[in-house]
Amino acid sequence: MSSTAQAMINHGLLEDHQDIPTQIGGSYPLPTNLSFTPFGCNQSLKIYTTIPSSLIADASPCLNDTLLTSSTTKQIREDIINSHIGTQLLSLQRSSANLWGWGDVNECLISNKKGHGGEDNLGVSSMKMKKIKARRKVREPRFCFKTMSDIDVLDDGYKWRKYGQKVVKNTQHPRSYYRCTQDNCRVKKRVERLAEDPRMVITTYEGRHIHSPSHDLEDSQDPSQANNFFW
DNA sequence: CGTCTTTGACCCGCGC
DNA sequence: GCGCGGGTCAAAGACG
Repeated sequence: MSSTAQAMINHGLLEDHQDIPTQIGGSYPLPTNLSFTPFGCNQSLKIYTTIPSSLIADASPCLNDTLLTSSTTKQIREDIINSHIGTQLLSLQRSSANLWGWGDVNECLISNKKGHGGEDNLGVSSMKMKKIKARRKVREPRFCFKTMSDIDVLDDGYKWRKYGQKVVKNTQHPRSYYRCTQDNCRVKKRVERLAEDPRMVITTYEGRHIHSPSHDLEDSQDPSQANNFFW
């Protein structure tokens, strides 16, 4: 996974309606609109929004290039989407304080080679990797967002099994830990309520599903829609 | 009886 | 090295 935006698309947080050119050279349009389906909401719910011109203006130095590479365009686009989503949802953010999950070291090393801004993609240093011995660790992509809801566990189409609950310091509401029930699927999510505003539910997803949502399987919906959930 | 939740214990990373 | 806090395990209980 090369970027936050792509990860969000793959998570179903963002729906990608923009075709990203794959060839190098030429100029490519930046997105002016985007749609996304928040986790916790049925896939039939889509929030359509226009990216503020101010955000697009931020990318103007690059826009003036007559020969943008597809990767440059893609990066600008992702930056815009990231900043816009950050403003729009308030809440949707890439976790900077990712913790370690258990996983395959080889996977980690392979997926860890890319990065920009001096930080590698998953933030795993070789020093830390050396500490890994018997128990293997990998940092999975993680996203969290806030929703206002009375319900703690929002229906996101997947089946989850609760495996733990913890009272977090300085909050009166416990944090719940869930794991995807599908075999070999290591996706986890954490659900907690915001201390300052208990109406807000903070949901954090970690990892990638290796299967489609259970609802789609049960309801035998359009398979093209189900593809949005492969990640 | 199988599945899921609850909950105390344990493990691990991190800061001091 | 130690203590704290977050994350996970796993046994026991609840439920359908």
